[in-house]
Amino acid sequence: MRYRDENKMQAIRDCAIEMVAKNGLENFGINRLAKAAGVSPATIYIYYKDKEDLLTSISIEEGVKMTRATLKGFDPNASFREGLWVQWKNRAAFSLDNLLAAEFFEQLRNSTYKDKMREAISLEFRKSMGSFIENAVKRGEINEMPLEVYWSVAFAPLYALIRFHNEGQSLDGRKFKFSESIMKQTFDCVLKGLSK
Amino acid sequence: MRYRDENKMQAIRDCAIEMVAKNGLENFGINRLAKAAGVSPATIYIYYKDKEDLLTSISIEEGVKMTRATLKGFDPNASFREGLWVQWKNRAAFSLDNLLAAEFFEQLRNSTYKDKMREAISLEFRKSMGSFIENAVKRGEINEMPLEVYWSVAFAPLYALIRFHNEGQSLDGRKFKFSESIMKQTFDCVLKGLSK
DNA sequence: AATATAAGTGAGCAATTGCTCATTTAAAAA
DNA sequence: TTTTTAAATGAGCAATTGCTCACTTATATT
Repeated sequence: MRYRDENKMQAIRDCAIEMVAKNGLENFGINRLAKAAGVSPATIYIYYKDKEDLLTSISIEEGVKMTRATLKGFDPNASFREGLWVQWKNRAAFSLDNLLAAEFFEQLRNSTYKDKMREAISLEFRKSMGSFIENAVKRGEINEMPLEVYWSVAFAPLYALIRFHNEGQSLDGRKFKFSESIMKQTFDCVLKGLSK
Repeated sequence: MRYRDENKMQAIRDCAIEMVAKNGLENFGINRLAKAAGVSPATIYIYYKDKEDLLTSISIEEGVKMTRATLKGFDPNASFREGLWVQWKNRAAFSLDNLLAAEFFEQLRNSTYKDKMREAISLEFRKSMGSFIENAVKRGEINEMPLEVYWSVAFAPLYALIRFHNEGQSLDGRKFKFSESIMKQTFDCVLKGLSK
């Protein structure tokens, strides 16, 4: 029996991520992908049922990677300040070090595939955040609030900053660069807002 | 001479917005649009140069509408608390009352058309926010900070909440509904984070 | 009523789409 | 070495894509 060529699989994955990230989901196609990956269109259908299966499979894989990166060194029993800061550093590092993967993820999150994406994200969230917030509330570090409110205040600003950074220019047309000090400054605002 | 049928133009616009919002940018096509709007494909090319021109033109139009809605009753000389609250109420109201338009906008913001979209957004921002923040800093209500940090802390959480609401379910799989009290609670967090 | 002008059309083109199939190729098992 | 199995392929299909053109239709002006 002939074995699958893992390099081929990886080439398909990598090219798919790069194409979606760079040219947008609306310009992504199987024939295009096959050509870019140096593979026959038919080969892709050995690995994936169809276009949708390819995109959702890859995005779930990437979601898991993202999760792991986000949880690196994270201790759910740490103080609220420290735990949240670790999360910020991890999320920022992943987004900035894996520009293509992050942009791919973002593209899928804003598409008709988003429903199938949510499980990957929700899994991530439960894993990383489950007990952490409870602990912080019990310790009296933060007020009790719905999960959605917490996420919106705690992380949405970070992702907005990263977005400004990736777009290269800001709302008013000037240049904008993400930096450790900008992150720290924003983090302080967010922390103050959440703290009791 | 024969005059343009404004109903036809409006039907094309409305259908385009609805189709992109409901089926995603990746499933939007001119032939499809023509059929949905009850119009010949060729007619669309009387109004718009090509597919890209159609999408960018409509999104700029919608951007202007959004701006106007956001600025309703907004006074750049109001106190920081009041001014920001008016902005929140206006933005939330627009997003919730114009679900299709808001989703259309979001789709374009996350596509390869985003560069051409930015001018519409940046224009909006300058109009609405220019002097407001300056005033608040001068009055000592908030600290001085880069525009991007301000926007990220002040508005990203609101849009994240609206997104949770529209997705119908939240991170952990349970239902989530946006409400006045949720908004108020989140607003208080954000305000506290930004205040001196 | 005749003319001029631009709106509006349907058929359809070249190119591309997602996907398949008959065939070839590589390598484990005999 | 031969057989068996599945990976891998390129040509290409039916359907769809963005878009055009020769043509018809409606209306303001003459």
